[in-house]
Amino acid sequence: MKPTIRDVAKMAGVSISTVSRVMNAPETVVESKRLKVLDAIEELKYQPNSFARGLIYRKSFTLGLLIPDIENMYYAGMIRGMQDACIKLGYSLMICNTDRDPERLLSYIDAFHEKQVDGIVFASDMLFPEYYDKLVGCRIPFVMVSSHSDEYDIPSVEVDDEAAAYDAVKFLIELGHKQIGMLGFNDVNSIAGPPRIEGFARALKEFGLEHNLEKVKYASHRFEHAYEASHELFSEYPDTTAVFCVADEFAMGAISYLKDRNVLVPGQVSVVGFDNVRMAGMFIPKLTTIAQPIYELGYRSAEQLHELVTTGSVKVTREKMKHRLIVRESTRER
Amino acid sequence: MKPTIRDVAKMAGVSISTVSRVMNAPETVVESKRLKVLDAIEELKYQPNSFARGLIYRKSFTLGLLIPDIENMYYAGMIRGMQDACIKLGYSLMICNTDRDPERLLSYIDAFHEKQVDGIVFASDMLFPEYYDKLVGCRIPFVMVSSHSDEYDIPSVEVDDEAAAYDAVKFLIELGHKQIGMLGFNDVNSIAGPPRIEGFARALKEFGLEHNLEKVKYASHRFEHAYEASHELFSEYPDTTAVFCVADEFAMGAISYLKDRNVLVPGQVSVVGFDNVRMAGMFIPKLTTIAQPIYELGYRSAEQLHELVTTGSVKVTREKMKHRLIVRESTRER
DNA sequence: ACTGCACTTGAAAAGCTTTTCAAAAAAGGA
DNA sequence: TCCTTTTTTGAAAAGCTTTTCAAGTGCAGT
Repeated sequence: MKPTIRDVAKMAGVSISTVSRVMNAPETVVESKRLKVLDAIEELKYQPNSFARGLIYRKSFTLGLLIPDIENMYYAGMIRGMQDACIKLGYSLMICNTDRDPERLLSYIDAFHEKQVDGIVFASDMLFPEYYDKLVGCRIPFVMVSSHSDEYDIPSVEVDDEAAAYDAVKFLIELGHKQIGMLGFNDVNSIAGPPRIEGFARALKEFGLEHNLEKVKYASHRFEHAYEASHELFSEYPDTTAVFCVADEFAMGAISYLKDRNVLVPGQVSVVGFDNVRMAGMFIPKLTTIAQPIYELGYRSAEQLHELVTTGSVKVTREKMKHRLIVRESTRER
Repeated sequence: MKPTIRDVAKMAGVSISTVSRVMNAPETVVESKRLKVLDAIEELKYQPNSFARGLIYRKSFTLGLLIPDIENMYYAGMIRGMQDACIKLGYSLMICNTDRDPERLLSYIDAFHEKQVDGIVFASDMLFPEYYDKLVGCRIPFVMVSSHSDEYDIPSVEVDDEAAAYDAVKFLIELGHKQIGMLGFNDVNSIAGPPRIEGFARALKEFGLEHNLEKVKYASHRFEHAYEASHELFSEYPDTTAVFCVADEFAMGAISYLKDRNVLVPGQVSVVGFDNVRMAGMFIPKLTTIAQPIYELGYRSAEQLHELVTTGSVKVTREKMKHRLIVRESTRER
């Protein structure tokens, strides 16, 4: 049986109130007793019961994180950032992987509700009314990361997807490429999808390359699908010399496809990715990519949630973080 | 303010005991009241307070997971497995990433203790006396995954590292390779390290290739280090034609190094990895590797922990799961 | 109509901590 | 030494649920 505050009190020969005080306001108890209590705590390895505490404070000091796919390398860095922020702010973190299953997401919200998490960070997904209603029904504060909501006024942190895509495509154009394709997210409800298409389009128009606008194929988050989509793209437009991919994993899929067809990257085709996951620098060739500040995104969203939880609102509700282009080995001048 | 059982009781015009009963033993309350209560619950979106519940049950229905490095792809699959098992068994999962920092690990144990997790799964690390003492001091049941303890009698699930390494090296030998190197874990306290070296040695001896025994270089879990270690290996033994790597990430590091030196894989050198992380099938060339049942390892360890938590012991304390060799594109006959 | 029984229901206690309030002790001043 | 003020301490309540126990209701049998 775990020791309780009573056991500590008995061992130290004081009342439970005194024990509680040495833990929460040590300066109010005389040194002699304080030391006895501290010894007893040490001796019994006493740890206050967080259920009893939670009951009083009405706080669990736990944050929940909802991510669509834990096997996507993108989230590993984000989790690290969030966890570091949580340590700094005194929270524990409960990570739940929805596998992009709405049912599962909803049931995780229930779990969070029951566990009384103090707040939730909602990653990447689109905030459907169904989710929103449930969340506000449960009265759980939440923020969004790598996503945002136009319908509801929810704090969020993300990168400027349109500008980032524009930069990537502009880079390709400046390299001299004229036949440029794109691999986008086929998810109808993708948050990052549309703005990245817009960025692609804007760059194309700006440089009078509108004939590429239709060269977009879609894949659903995974390597294999990107491989397939590349096949479609290059079958339909065999003269394509550069591809902008909305995820590093897509870039890897594209490069694998090209490799299997014996076309050289970057020799014959240039490929640029998006995210700069850790693997981007390990792949062969190393990926030129748009880097998102992944760790910082996670860190910041936890901070933002903390702000929301403690003050009831956040100062900057729609925060943007800077992306940057990292030129490595998957692109070349034409 | 979140609604409590009192609010539900008031709305339904019954006592709180009755409300509690419709949730925990519905058959004991007459239908008319039960329906009223159910309506009230629905109406208020009432969710029982898990603090109060935990206080009574002395259970949190939460499991803790301690992993060394969330950015290592190996753990993503494991987490998926554990999380699926947790859903099945009615637990929540709290994942903590120690970044291989003992201090941090210890402080996470404190956090788990305070949060009263019902049990902990301890992944990959070596169980130092310091950890063990703390865990038993906290009276938290725990199991180990991809690891085990020789000193203490702790339930564990893992792969047979010695046999797996043996199989990998034997495969290389049967391919006709005579000059075989190895990239191992440099971590002195690695659990998987020594048996994999032994497996390497056993295969070598069995086929009279003892002259390779010294061709082992060490790296510390990351791509960059494996790249460095490859440099050492090939500088010292330039005639090496095959490398056995104890992690897929090491294999990628080796292949990258070789690529930078313009040596072809598998054309001139064959490389075999270990783990079969998702990326193994995405890399160029796709990795030949020893596959661990990563998802199952995670799933099983959660089941095992559940068994330990509920019954106080487990039937099979040192469980082994089957590995298998997956031949892809990074190896070739000599 | 009454007794006995089974079934329902509500009151109260327990689980552990924090905090308020009042009492006790100590310290300081005269 | 006595009184006032400050500091320190303990008792008790609150926070929310489950569960035990006793009381209440309704029904069947005689």
